Amino acid sequence: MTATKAERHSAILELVTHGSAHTQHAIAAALARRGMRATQATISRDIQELGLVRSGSGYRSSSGLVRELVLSVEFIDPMAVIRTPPGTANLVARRIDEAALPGIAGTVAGDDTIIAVLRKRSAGRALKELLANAG
Amino acid sequence: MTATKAERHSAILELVTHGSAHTQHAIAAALARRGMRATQATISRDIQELGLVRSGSGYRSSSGLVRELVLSVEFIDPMAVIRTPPGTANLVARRIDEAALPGIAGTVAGDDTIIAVLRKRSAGRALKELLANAG
DNA sequence: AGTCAAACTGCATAAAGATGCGTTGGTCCA
DNA sequence: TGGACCAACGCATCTTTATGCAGTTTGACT
Repeated sequence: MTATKAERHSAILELVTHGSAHTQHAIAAALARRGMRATQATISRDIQELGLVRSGSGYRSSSGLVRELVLSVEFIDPMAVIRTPPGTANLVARRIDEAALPGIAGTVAGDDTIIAVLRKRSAGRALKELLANAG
Repeated sequence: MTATKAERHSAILELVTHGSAHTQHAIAAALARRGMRATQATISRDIQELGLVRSGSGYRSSSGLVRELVLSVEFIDPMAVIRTPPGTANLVARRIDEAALPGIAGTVAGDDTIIAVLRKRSAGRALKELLANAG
């Protein structure tokens, strides 16, 4: 492998975002064009790890919606302040609660703002990943 | 068939809501227990029509979150007018598009309102099923 | 350096899902 | 009533995805 697994994951997410990920073979082919060798079996595992779902004729991120609802995330030790569109804070907060990240002590949601209390600084990364990728 | 297609769809959505829809064969078996006969092929088509997605080990509604953003749905032949919280109409509309319901010709989204153009009246049912609970 | 454990991947194959085609049962209209 | 038309299905089959297993690579620790 000339490329790392993380690079491959990034490339796959990019394909998904562009809507050009219809089958796992197609993804493998697209990766090959970028010089990344990987078999369908590997892609299958990648997709599982990235939490992607297939709907209709292509793959997409399962938490795309949450990601789009998150306007900003700011860390102020030991909390994270998350801004969302008006009236949607509860939705996003619930999604965060459902993820049950061990580093998150709890969340409070207002109308367009969420405050999450972190048990430790490192939990910030997990939270950021949840909001930026798949859950 | 003693049961109608709509009843079967409702039953499937209920299974999905309860998280007990892991494979199409399993769904067929569950339906059989309720006295509804249907083959995997039919379930496959149903799932397409209902816009469900398979993630990990089971099917679920692609619109769990979307559902909560939908304030109201009104049908005015041949359209559906959907109200959402301010600023979220585009999100919901995109989700509807992604579900790729065959009966929906297209959607336009403003700030808090979506208009979906239906190919036929019956598509309204599918849309309602997508946006509302096991109806 | 040498060793062990864990992570990663390909191969082969099983499992799951999609679809072309033909049949059936209903509806509409002359 | 007879026929045209059409949505809904099942069957058989093809495509797409998941996975058990074994070989290889990576890293941490002596």
